[in-house]
Amino acid sequence: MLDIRLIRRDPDGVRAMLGRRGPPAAAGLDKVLELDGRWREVTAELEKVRAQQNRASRGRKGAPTEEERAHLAELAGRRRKLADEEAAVGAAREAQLASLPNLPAADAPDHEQVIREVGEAGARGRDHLELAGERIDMARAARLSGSRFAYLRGELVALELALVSYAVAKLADKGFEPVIPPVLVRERALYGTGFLPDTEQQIYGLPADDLYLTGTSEVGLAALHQEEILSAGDLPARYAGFSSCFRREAGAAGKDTRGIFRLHQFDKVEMFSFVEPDASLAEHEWLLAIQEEICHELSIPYRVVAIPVDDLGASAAKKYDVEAWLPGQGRYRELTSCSNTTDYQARRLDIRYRESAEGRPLHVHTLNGTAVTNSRTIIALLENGQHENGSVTLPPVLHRYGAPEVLAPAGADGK
RNA sequence: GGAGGGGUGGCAGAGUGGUCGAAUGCGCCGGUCUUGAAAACCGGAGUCCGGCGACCCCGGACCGCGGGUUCGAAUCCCGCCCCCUCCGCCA
Repeated sequence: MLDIRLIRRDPDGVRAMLGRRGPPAAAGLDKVLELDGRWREVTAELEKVRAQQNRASRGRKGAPTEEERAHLAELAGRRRKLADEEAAVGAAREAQLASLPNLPAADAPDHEQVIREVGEAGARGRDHLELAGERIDMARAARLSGSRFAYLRGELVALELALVSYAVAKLADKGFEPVIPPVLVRERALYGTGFLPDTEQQIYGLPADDLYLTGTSEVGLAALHQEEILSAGDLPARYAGFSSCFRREAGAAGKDTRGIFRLHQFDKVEMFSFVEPDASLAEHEWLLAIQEEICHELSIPYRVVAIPVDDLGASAAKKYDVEAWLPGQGRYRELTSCSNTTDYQARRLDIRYRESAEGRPLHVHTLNGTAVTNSRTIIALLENGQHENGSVTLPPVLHRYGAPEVLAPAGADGK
């Protein structure tokens, strides 16, 4: 949600920034301005009538006389009419305002920008399915649930659990509180995080219960402080969420159909930060640095890409993707991403903080970033750790969390 | 799933349909007193919207949320949400 005060104060500036996302966004802004103007007129009139009513009834003890009653009834009628209009125009303004995406950061590029490449990329080899064999069981999962589902079996379960433990421990060390959030949520949280109405077709809904399955624990983490006023001492507040994630992948038919690159259900450890507005730029870089540290410790060659304005979701002002080199595909593919959503989600969820005892509460900034996933991180580990004979060496840092040191070649001992 | 009870300011807790934004207590902030503190006393304090982008000022709204009745609703009616107790079921 954009700040209506900012829009009133500097409509041209806001229009120019929104315009980077395309003409519809800029047009939406003008609708907001028009509705807001009408809303303010109606509101002023409504409040005048209410003030009259209050003056008339304040302090009164008994019932009014007949002529008083006639006058008061007339006032009440006018108020009702104005109140209805105020509600209608106000709702239209809110809906229009809520449909506007966040303002892109000045340094969010117009075109994809590779910021750096790290590690030895360029290797070719077997892809993760060839390496895993039935330890990734797509056929039986399809029989059970349809396409884009997978059974993870045997040693790969130990690998996932090790990855999760490793990531959660690392983040806890850095001050993130581990959290397992609900993944079945009400509409409110999806609206508040900007996934609704923006990405409605990607979200599984359970209409019988008015609940939705979340596509990322970001939803539950952001909503953790919904409608709260934090004190400055609470910030930064950082959480490491672990949950399953559910995505319909509508519109992705035929894309990434092999293996576990794009699934309807996967698990993820997610970083989420609530910070003071001044701190969000630095926090964004820091989250990215953690993602890179993880790639380094897992020996995954990667590059960092600044996402173009066109591809930012509704809520992000700026976004980086970390892309892993995948020898099975012979190219870089998205592994993790990390976004600065500035005050966009905080406004929609009404999350504020108090800077000092006397100041008014201000909206916080929120940021999110992937730590590890049981789909793409595992793909990157398998494909980059592979040997000529089809065995895979897993990074030492995972061993103490229960990951096998080496995965045997697919087909060995019946796998 | 069935049957009851309840949601009021940071907390506790009053509130015959008519100065109730709301008593009172605790906690909190400022002051007086004190060498300092405590006690006592005095004062203050919520959030949101509009009026000019202002912590002053003016108006309006907010007693779980949303509707309704009424000249007037914290108080009456309806729907929803949440919490508690008992029974059933269940990991």
